[in-house]
Amino acid sequence: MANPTSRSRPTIYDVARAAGVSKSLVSLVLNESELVSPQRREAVLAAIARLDYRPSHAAATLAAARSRTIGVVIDDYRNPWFVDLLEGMRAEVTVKGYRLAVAEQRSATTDEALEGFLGGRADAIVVAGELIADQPDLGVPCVVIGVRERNVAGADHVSSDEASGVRLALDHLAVLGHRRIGHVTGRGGSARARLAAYRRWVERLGEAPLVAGAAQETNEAGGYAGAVELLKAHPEVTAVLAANDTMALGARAALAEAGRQVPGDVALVGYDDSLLARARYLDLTTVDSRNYEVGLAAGRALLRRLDVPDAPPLTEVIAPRLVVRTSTRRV
Amino acid sequence: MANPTSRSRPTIYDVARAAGVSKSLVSLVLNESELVSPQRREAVLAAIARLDYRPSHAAATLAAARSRTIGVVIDDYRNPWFVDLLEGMRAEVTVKGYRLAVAEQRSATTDEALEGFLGGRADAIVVAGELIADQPDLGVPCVVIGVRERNVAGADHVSSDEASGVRLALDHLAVLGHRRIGHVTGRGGSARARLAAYRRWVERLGEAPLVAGAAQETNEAGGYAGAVELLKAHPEVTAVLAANDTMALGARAALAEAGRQVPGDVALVGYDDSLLARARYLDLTTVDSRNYEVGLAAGRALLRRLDVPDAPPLTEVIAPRLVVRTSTRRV
DNA sequence: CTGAAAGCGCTTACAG
DNA sequence: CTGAAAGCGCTTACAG
Repeated sequence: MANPTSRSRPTIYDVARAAGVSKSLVSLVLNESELVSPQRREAVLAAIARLDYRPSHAAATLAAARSRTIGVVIDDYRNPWFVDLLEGMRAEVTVKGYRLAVAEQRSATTDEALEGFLGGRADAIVVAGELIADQPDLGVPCVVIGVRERNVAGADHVSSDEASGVRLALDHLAVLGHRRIGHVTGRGGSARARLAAYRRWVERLGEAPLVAGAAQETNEAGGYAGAVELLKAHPEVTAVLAANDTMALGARAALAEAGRQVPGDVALVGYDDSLLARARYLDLTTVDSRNYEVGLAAGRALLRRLDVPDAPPLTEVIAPRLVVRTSTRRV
Repeated sequence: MANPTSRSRPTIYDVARAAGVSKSLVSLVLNESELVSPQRREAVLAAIARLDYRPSHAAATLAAARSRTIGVVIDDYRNPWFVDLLEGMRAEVTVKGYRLAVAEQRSATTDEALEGFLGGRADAIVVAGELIADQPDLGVPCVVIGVRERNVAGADHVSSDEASGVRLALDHLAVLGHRRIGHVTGRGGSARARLAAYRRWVERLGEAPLVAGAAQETNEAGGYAGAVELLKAHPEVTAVLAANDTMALGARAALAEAGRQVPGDVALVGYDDSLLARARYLDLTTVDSRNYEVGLAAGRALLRRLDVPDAPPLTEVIAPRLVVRTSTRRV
């Protein structure tokens, strides 16, 4: 005879029976209540282990009207800038019992990653990528990371100070004696913010901006194409600031093709302090956005908002830092 | 007076009332039943849009005893080889109404990503990374991707043919006239499989294996360190096969430091056909594991297993292909 | 601590 | 198609 209970998963009832306690007590143990005596607690944990019991998130979410899950919307798994951000958030929120779920927006034509989290009853949302459409109040706390083209009503904001990062990079080049500093830009919110900061910096010095790549994607191919443009229009550049490290990698190839040595003929600066920048073969001077710290701040903002839903909107800006490597040197 | 219904989310009852139909009918529409007349269907969809209704995954999962979610366990978001795999799986399973959830194993000391999916009642699991411990039958279909050190009882297996990929690379180098071909290896299942294939190939030719890096991590730093070792022990190499593209990037730096031109003095081959390999500045000959196709096969295996739980275990091996770029040339 | 109870928002037969 | 009903596996008061 088939034993039906051996086929289906154990429930909280099975654990209660096996431990010789009430179902309520098992629930208290699962939620780490302090009202439970150590002996009973041990008995319950032993039963859980023995039965290989795993509480159903679905049932817990439905009953408690909260999922203890924070949904993080990113642009694209291929662009790993979000990884440090995630670690920072994780460090802040896991101790409070929240788990992080990640989904990419990617090529979708609707905000389906966001919709998925809303359907999954995430307790809070982090938007760390560009959305398709402006969003009304999501009904749960939301923090937007970085400079974005779309808004989420009522969201808190945490971002790295892009303008300050660009200034750090350009000041560094100026101190090294560079005067003709070109910029390879691209599409999207961050690139736009960095371009604006570049323009302000150059104009403050009374010089003309040397920019290329405005129509490019912010990837390796875009960096290559942008740098080719830049060298054609402004062969006099002695330094190039790329909108990010990946574009700098592309730019490096364009410089090599043009016979320009780095850093001998042209200094090269990226942005993000990605693994690419740290790779010995590139060893790229870059700006560290300090995404881990951005993540910590985002986590704190979320916890505060979950605690005090009506707190005034928050905007926090994290100071970036320059990381000098061998791709830049004195003229 | 506060209106309580305006504070809480709309439910299937609210939709039914707004559309003037029964709750059962709304459920049928949500599950895309064909029993519903177009007019009523439209009425329900209109009510859903009007109320901004989103069905609760938690409630649906609990009631239906399935989540329509497939959990994918990966090693580390920083190593983006899984992205093509994911796309392949997605292409196969989303048409059947499944969504993919991704979680990384990373530095965790327990198989918490896997545990999370089991707690979340994923309908199936894909293991695309190294687990901490061997697993008993998970109670849901499971497919393991690649060569792994840990087992999952009853799992199906889909992998790229590592041995064949290594042979493609080495045959290519041999045809170009290389005889002293070194290998930079590292830790982990894939590196081990590639090393074994390298040894077999070299021994078949009656030559001695030239290997370094066995203790290294399979990242850029490991590739650098491994190549430094290799050049020290075997300065006679005219070609280097790295265990993956990231290690090849590290090896490239070591070669440059040693004054060896690529491909002039030493030919360099990676593995994975990652974005790195495609970058113009590296332009790396590499082996494409065809992870998109692996993903398609994994998706098919999962759907089959969900359909026929007792089908015999499946092992599918996908043929890789060589991608020749400028990092290799005739001796 | 226990135990009985209500309820979370759905799905799933089932009788009509 | 409708409508009443049971149930999924939890959480959450609440009386004892």
